[in-house]
Amino acid sequence: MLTDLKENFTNIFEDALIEEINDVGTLKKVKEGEKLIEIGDYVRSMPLLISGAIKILREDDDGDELLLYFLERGDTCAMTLTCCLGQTKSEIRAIAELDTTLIMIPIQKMEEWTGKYKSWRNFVFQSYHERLTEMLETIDSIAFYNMDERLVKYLQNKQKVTNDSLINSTHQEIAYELHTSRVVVSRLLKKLESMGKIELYRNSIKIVSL
Amino acid sequence: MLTDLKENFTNIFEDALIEEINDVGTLKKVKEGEKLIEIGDYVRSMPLLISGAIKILREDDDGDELLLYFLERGDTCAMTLTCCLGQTKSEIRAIAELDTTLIMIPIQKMEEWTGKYKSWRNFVFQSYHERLTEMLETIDSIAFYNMDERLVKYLQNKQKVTNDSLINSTHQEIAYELHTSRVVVSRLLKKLESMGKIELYRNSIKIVSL
DNA sequence: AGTTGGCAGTAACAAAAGTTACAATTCAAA
DNA sequence: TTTGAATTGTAACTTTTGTTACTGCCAACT
Repeated sequence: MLTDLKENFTNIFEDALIEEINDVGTLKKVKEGEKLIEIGDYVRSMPLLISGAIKILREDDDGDELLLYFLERGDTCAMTLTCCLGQTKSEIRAIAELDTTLIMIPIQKMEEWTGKYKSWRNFVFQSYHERLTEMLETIDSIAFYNMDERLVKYLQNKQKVTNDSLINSTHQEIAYELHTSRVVVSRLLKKLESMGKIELYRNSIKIVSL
Repeated sequence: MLTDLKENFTNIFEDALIEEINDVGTLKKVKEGEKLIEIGDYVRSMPLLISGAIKILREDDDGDELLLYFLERGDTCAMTLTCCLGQTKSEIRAIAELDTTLIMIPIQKMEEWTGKYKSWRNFVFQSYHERLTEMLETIDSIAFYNMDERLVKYLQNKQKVTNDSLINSTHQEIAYELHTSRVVVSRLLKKLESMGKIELYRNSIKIVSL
């Protein structure tokens, strides 16, 4: 775990903090598709992402989903931060998008370190900033763009996160994450294919040029 | 200013911090409709809201607006926090919704106080939490609700913030903030009126029961 | 009083998105 | 091999939202 830490956080945290993380953190590996947090859960530890990716989803009362953003290497979950400090329940659902490695830090350390380490404070503030920015982008998408543009953004985003131009998703799965219907997704994907921008297969989509 | 501070923040900040704020902060009064921050501005000081309300707006490339949320008494601007620390430009526009009194704090104090005062750290984290929560609510609104429901929420929110069941807005102004067209707003307002939930006047709307 | 500009009401239409229904295909399990 | 479930394609239709155009009304100003 120490090597993981040094590889990913050595420029961010001072050595003493890396040591402490190594002492109290626990390594956790999750498989693609595995659920990390459910809406309403109490959060007891904070994740640092070593590798992989996690998708963060919002859900309304009817069970309709919406993808908010992805967490990647070096990220942490801003929602968790606030939940830990405020002792409130999770507002979001977190699911592993890829096989993912995390270091879990007990929440008690949170407050201790914010007083003790400047680098930790900066990291936490930086995380908040990134998450707020991503939320703004999500708002831009749903408020200012039509579904065809949102779909393109979604595919581009997915390609970037998975680092793979072959996207292994069904139309239904995409529809859930964009909060629309399968028929709409199929329709728009077909249009993109006819423009030569993607190729459609069963259970997967090949991105040609978006 | 000291009385303002003690009245609004005495349970939140320790006395020594109140003193410091009193030393370095400057009192600022803005009139309703006055612009506080424009998108792209660099932020040089952090506001603490003493009284009044500020609306936070997002805008896309075409100049289309969307109301994100209101700041009220005791709030601060989470966006400002991150902008200060990261030296980045503002992503949002801030306009006084009511006549408003603020205390402006130079950004240099930000980092100093996060190291020095636990209550300040908690306040900053709490602010982030509240803003993330409000952003989630905004996302819920535009992702999961139709325009008629969004309009009702908008009116309710406006009533709460201004503490007045008479809303002094034109249909066009409401349309801007919900990012729709004037005709749509007029149509839906008329429907609400015919249901007896509101009364329509020139330049204002009376909320009867929503 | 007459003019003007902003505001609101409404009809008619267009576009975007959502819904229902059904057929065709693929793939894995019985 | 057959069955059945999941996936995709597509047509037809509805609902929601956005657009254009025109009207009347009010208030301020000359």
